[in-house]
Amino acid sequence: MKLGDGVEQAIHCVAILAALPKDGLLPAAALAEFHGVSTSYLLKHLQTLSRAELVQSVPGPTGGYRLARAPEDITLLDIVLAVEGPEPAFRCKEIRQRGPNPLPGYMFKAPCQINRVMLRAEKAYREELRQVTIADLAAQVRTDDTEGLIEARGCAFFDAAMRHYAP
Amino acid sequence: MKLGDGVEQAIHCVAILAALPKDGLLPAAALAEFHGVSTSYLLKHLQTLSRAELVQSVPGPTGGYRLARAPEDITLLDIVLAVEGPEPAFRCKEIRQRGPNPLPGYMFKAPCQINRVMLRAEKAYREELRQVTIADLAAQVRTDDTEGLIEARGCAFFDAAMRHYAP
DNA sequence: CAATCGTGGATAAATAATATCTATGATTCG
DNA sequence: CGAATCATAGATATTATTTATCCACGATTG
Repeated sequence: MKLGDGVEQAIHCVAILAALPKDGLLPAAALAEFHGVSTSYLLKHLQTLSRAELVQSVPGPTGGYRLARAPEDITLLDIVLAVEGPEPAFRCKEIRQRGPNPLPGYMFKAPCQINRVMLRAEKAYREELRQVTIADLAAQVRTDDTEGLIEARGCAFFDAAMRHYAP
Repeated sequence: MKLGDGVEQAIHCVAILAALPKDGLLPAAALAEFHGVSTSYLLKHLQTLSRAELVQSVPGPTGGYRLARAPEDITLLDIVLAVEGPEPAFRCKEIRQRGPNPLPGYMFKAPCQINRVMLRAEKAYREELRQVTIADLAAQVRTDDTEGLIEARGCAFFDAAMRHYAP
């Protein structure tokens, strides 16, 4: 059981975008540099978030990304499902029916009980994530992430950020 | 986010072992054939379960596997953690600190809030699995899985089972 | 018109999961 | 005692998935 790195990157990106001033924009390259990941790779996730309508992209020389909705309306679950996909972690392969012996199919009308329990646990997992919004995280992100940026003059991220949201 | 196939195999194996008569033994080859997977591969997971002291192995021509504890004392979480490993699905990479800009380390004393939320969700997930024991599943397994076996004469699984737990 | 940026697909590299094989040691049965 | 059966454990191949990069295209701004 593992969660891809993309999830962490995506969450941090959304959190930082939430900390931008109103109508602020941040180019993908700036987000990538700040996180120390390749721009091309991060773009993949940003575009996924864009398709999921969690963020908006603005093309052009002064373009970039911003949130598509209010921070209160974006939950961690939204981000995780967008990046990781909606399929549950446990997929019942119905191995009960795979044996070479002629187990009659009518014995398996009922869905596998094991599958049922595993999915119930996953539902609890998602429910927890659904209750946390980006707005809930915003305060700390503003403190931990962006406050550092203010001091980081000369950093390309800072330059880009200033150029975009404080022209 | 994905759970390996081994989890499903392991759970079914444990469930079937729970349905055996007292002191019954089942060879790995029989379990593998019944599930339609290779013996060598299933052995890997059975040995993992053995190391986790969820099942016991008995060597020798009439050997095989049986539960190491009462079905009421084996939870789904035990099996999932044994096979999948105890590490959480979300591992905070602290990408806040990875950027090329000289963000001072003292800004990151507090553990990442995102990490905290993700782990809380995973805790809820595990709590659900902890509340389901093999005994809870045993009734249905006995009906769905082993009842079919009783009719499956000529199947090597049936032969092995009979040879072992009803000598 | 030119520079900048996002889009999207194709693709390569890296990593992990899956599956198999072989050798070894222990145990039981004839 | 010896042969057969089984679990153990490590090595290894195979496949799938993840991660990462690249390039051509279209849109937008100045």
